[in-house]
Amino acid sequence: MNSWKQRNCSIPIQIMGNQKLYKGSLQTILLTLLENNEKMYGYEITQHVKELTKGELQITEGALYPALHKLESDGLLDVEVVKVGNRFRKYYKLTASGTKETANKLAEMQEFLKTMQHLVNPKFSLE
Amino acid sequence: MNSWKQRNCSIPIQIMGNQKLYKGSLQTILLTLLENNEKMYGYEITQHVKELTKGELQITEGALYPALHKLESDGLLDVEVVKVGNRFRKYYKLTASGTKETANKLAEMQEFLKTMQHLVNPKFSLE
DNA sequence: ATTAATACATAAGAGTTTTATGTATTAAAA
DNA sequence: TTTTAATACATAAAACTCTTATGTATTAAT
Repeated sequence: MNSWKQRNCSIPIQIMGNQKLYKGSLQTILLTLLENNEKMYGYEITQHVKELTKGELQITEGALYPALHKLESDGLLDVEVVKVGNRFRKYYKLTASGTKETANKLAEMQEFLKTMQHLVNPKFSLE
Repeated sequence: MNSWKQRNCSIPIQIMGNQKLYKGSLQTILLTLLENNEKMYGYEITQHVKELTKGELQITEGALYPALHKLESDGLLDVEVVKVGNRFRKYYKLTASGTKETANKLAEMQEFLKTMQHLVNPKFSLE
C-alpha cells in the first residue's frame, strides 16, 4: 500500500498555452544551462528554468530525466552522484564533446530564432 | 503498374540539422502566412516558406496537408477549390475565428521567442 | 520520351513530450 | 505530531507532431 495519499495535486492557476513550441528544444536548453553553470542536478534544472522563464516553461520530470540519460549515453554529459543527507543528487556536467555539441546546438537555435522572427514578424524582413 | 519510375529523387546537398526545432510551430507559421497573404494553396506555401527562409525550413507534404485539414476542420480556415487547366488547387484563407486565433498564436510565438533568447543568450537577460 | 516540377493525399513509423505512476527523504504547516 | 508540500530520483503508457514512403495525376522542361 501507499503511505502517501495524493501527489502532484498542485493545480496551476494559469495554464501555459505555448508549451508545445518548446518541443525539440529541450536538449539545447539543457546543454546551454550546463554551459553557463558548470554542474547541475535534475531538480535544480527544473527550478532554475522556472525562474529564468518566470514560470513560462515548466520542464516536466518525464521529459527531463530521459533527456539527461540520453545526453549522458551520447557522451555529452558526465554524471556524478552526491549524497546530501540521506538523499542523493545526480550532478551533470558537459564533457569535451558536450561542449562542442553545445556550440552547434546554440548556433542552430540562433538561426532558428532569427528565421522564426522573420516569418512571424515580416516587418523585420528588411535584411 | 506505375507509369513513373522514381520520385522524390532530389538529394538535398546540405541537410538541415535543426528541422526539429520547428516542431510545434507549423500551425502558427501557416496562420501567419495566411494573415499576410489573404489566400494561398498548399504547394504555394511550401515554396513561399522555402524562399522566405532561404531553404532553411522545408515544409513537407506529409506535415502540411494534414495540418491544413485540421485547421480547416477546426474552423480556422476556409477552403476554395480552383481549377487551373486540368489541375486543381485548394486555396485556403483565414476565417474570422482564424484571424482571432492567429493573433493568439502570434503572441504566444513572440513570447516563446523572447523566452528562448533569454535562455540561450543570457547576456541579454538584463531585462 | 523522359524527367522534373506542380499539386493533391494518406499511412506507417520515428521521435519527443505529457501524463500518470512509483519510491523515498526532509521541511513546513496544521 | 501528523499531514502536506517540497525535494529528488525514475519509468511506462499515451498523445502528439513530424518524417518518410507511397500513391495519383497534370504540365513544363530536357
